[in-house]
Amino acid sequence: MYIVMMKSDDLYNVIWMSRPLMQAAEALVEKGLAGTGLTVRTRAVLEMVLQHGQLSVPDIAHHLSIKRQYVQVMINETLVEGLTCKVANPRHKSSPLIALTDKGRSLTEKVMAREKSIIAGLAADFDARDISVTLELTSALARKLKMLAEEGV
Amino acid sequence: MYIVMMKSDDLYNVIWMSRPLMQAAEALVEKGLAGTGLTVRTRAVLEMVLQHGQLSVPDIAHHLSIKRQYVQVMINETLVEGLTCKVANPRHKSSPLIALTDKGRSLTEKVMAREKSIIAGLAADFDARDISVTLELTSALARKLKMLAEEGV
DNA sequence: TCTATATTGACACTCCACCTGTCAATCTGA
DNA sequence: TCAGATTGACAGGTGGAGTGTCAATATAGA
Repeated sequence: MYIVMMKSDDLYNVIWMSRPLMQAAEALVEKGLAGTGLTVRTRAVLEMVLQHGQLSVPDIAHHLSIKRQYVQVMINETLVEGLTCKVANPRHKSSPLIALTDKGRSLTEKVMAREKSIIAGLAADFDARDISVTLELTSALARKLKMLAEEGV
Repeated sequence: MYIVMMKSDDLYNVIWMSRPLMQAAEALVEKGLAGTGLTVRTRAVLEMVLQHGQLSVPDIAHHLSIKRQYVQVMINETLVEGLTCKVANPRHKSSPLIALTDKGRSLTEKVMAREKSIIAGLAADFDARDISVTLELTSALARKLKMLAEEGV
């Protein structure tokens, strides 16, 4: 009984810890973006394109779980800035795929390399197994919460 | 070397998992708030007041790491709705403490009891030690990231 | 006790990250 | 071929913040 309560309370705190964790992470990322003209969200879009090579706007929206209209606006900005370019989409003539330009690729890689090195420094402070346990638990938790939120309660 | 890379990648994913986790959690909380007139943030303020008995507006802002002006607006709403009331502050005559009214207390307790029962259900799916490890790791991680973001990089 | 400094409440304004709705163009599949 | 879905583009809205400022009040130091 006592154990069950502690377990539940710990889980409650894990859940509410996600907000300060996210805020701190995004604040740090934002610092690294100073001078690049990117925001945390456009950076997320560029990272997605970097990982997948090329994607349509609706694909990106689906991956990031945000509306295509908003992604469209962000992508249009990166097109104007010459960070991305349109590539013919064999599956849909009027919906081009978005790819990184050389400029966009080098910027994204530079930004991410900086982040990865910071994270490598942080990782040294933790046990590999603990990190693995945390990743699995938070992933499973997010999945379960999402299901509860979407379906009935 | 291989291990170090995996560790770093896992930590990277733990960090970026915090956003979907938070979004799913807040979406679920929001569902439970339907019909109460509360938002996720006013609920957080009321929970804070419930935990501490009574707090000044700047105290609440400090606990939640948001600006006092914004907390003030939320508190003013809860005052209008009769969920909170002003109590004389012995330490500062023109800055009253905020306390829950009976109505506010019962509403907050009702909302939180529902959340706690959902979480108790989820906790059953996880190992107590894993939850504990996750809480400690995410707390420490948030602290480190916050320090890095605030101080120099 | 007086005064400089800090704290607070209140208000106005701005910004960002989204969402919703709509339209015309285009595409796809039965 | 044509109805229904997908897409890009645009307009407008919302909520959760942050910033700046002002006047009122408090507090602490000389």
